[in-house]
Amino acid sequence: MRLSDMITGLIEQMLSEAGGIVEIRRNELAGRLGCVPSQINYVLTSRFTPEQGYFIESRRGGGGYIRITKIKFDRVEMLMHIINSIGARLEGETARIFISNLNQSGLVGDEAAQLMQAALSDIVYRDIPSELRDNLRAAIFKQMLAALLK
Amino acid sequence: MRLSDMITGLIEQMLSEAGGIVEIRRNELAGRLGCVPSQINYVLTSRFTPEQGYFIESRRGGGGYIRITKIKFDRVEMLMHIINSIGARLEGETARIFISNLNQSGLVGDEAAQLMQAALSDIVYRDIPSELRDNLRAAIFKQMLAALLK
DNA sequence: TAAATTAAAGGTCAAAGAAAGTCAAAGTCA
DNA sequence: TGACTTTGACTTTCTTTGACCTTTAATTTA
Repeated sequence: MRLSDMITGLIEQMLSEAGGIVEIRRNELAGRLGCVPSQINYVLTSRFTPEQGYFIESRRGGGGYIRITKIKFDRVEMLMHIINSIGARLEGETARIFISNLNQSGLVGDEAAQLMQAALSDIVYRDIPSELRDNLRAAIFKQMLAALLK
Repeated sequence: MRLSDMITGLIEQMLSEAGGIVEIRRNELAGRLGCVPSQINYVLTSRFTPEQGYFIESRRGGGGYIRITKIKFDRVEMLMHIINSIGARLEGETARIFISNLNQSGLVGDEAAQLMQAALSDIVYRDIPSELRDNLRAAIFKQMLAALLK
């Protein structure tokens, strides 16, 4: 069996035991599994992304940690659906429509909608090379939507 | 648990009990916690900075002290102040502190804080040329803060 | 009593330690 | 062969500690 699958399974198990949120020490976990620490990063970036319904935070230095949060699926199915329906690129106008729909359907409040609109509005991307703009907009939108799932 | 977090917690507790202003004797506190005195300075400079809403005064010599004051601003004033204090560039860590401060002081709610944090977090800027990153982050943050003024 | 000395604080800084992050090279497998 | 995995060297960030410095109050002395 693949190493990365074992790690994935272990983390999923910890998550379900702990009710959807777990903190690991990277080196300790790697030691327990007899793998190299960076393997943990690989697993996290390949299998615990926002698209897959997870939220990662971490801190370096003494007492550092990696926190993995599994998103709850109640309010959330729709948000997940939207996250998944966003491709690698997202135009400003499309974003505006998404946000307006989310707001009208009550999935996000007025303040949240305004914040997202602000973060995705065209003016802020002026200095970004045009071929990167819509990719970035997509990434930020997904990241923000994922944050709403916590 | 981290030593610095214990000290932080203790000071915060003292502050809230004493209504936002407290005087400590550095050596006495260090002794009580079994740590080196300069550890107190580390905590103060890393967690009780003006940016995070604290004001520090101190005096050496016999009967010396360190006075920690928590300052609170009103919403619009604080938001304006922050907007104005952000230059053309903004690092991720600085953004994190601003947001945490806004959230802790109750000027923005948890959800808004999470959204802003998500939109400014390092991961989304991966593919942006590094010389543009902090400019973009600053622009987006300002735009979002301005949206909160409405 | 004014000046000098001593003791009591707090301040600074750099080194060592403790985590996590990055990236590219090498390996594996369909 | 191309996508996915595994590894490990190197980097960055944050924390802890301790030696040495500066300031100020208290005390002693001329």
